[in-house]
Amino acid sequence: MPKIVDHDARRRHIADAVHRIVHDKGMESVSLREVAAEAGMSMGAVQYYVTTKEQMLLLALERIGMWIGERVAAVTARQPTPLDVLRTTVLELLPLDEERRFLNRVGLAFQASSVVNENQAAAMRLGYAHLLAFLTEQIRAAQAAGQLAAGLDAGKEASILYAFAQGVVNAALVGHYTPQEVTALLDEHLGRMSAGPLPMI
Amino acid sequence: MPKIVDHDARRRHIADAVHRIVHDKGMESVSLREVAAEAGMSMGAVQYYVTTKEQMLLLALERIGMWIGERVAAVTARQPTPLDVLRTTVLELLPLDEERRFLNRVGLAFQASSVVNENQAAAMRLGYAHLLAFLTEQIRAAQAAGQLAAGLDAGKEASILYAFAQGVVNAALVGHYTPQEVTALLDEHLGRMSAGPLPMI
DNA sequence: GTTTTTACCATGCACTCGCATGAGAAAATG
DNA sequence: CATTTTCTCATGCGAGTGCATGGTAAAAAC
Repeated sequence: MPKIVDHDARRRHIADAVHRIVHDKGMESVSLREVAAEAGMSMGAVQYYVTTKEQMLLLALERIGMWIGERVAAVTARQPTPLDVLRTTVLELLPLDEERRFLNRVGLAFQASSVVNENQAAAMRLGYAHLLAFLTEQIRAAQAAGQLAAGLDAGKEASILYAFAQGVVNAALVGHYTPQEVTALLDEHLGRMSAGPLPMI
Repeated sequence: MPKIVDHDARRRHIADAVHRIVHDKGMESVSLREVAAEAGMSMGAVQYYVTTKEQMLLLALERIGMWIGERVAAVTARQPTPLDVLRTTVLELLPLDEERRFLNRVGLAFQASSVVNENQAAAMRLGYAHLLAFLTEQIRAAQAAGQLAAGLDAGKEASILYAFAQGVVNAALVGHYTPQEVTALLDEHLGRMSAGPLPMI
């Protein structure tokens, strides 16, 4: 048979183009033509790998979720204690450098889009559940290690922590928090959960 | 001169139509024709009161800000203590009933839109600053009344509290927190700030 | 009455949209 | 070689987009 093409690679290429457009000009600027141009391919080629615009957006959303998951997994692997893992994980979710800022801009756009698109909402809930489960797990580990008060409801703490992180992201993206301010806010919040003083990293 | 028309009322009418469309079908479904149909007027009439789509969206955003401001002002007026005002204000910002859910859906859409639209971002920052100043003020009052620890940095606490609230809103809109869960999370967070146990309302 | 100012509407224009179609290029198989 | 399968492209279609224009109703001013 003919030309062997890595379909998955093509899809990734398309999804990345979608991400860049969403980041630069917003969700409403995403069109098949614009994506094709950004991806450096013809519109027909895009249509070959993606049957509909809706599916294309869903693909882009799912890949954002994977991207975040990979980042979190990679960084947390090399932290000494559960509380360090927890703090670093949340920091990983905040717009503290260009790449995370990029991820968060695109993420916020999809968050808003998910409100009126049930398929996208389902994908978001999935990533949300994973992240929340991971945070809960780390809080439990920190409790077991004596780094967090044993009396805390780990699930509830995870919800609050993640809500706080998301809120900071929103504010940072539209307002103008500096990375330092964002980090300071997080540590203030974590310090309130923590049994003792926060370890410096 | 001729037909006396309340321009401001017309603008409000148009803005409300924009809100309903954003709420029901999302930001990307907003078009002059759609808005005109939703507002029950001709496209020409809409154009008469709003010179451009961009301006129309900005108008709609500003009116959302006013709406929230009015709600907050109205409710907080009849609270006994500063801490009650604080709690009630934050509750006012959460999607706990149909109207607040409506406000938050539209608000989140504009938040995302503001990321790639500097005029909208400026309007959002304005509302953000007002709300944050108000929260800070209430925290200070609560400290003066002995309801919150005097050592807290009121401004920082307000930032954290508002970030938390925004994050809960995001999660509630796309996920499925019930109003009870949302309220429980808030009280958990407030309880951590508070010197003593939370008063029941 | 006529004039003047305000409010409104229908329509046109150039453009973009998502999607469908059919033709053709490219490469492995027979 | 020819055939078959995979991939790519250009183009067309109907619909929708923001915005501009010219005309028209209507009411106050004269």
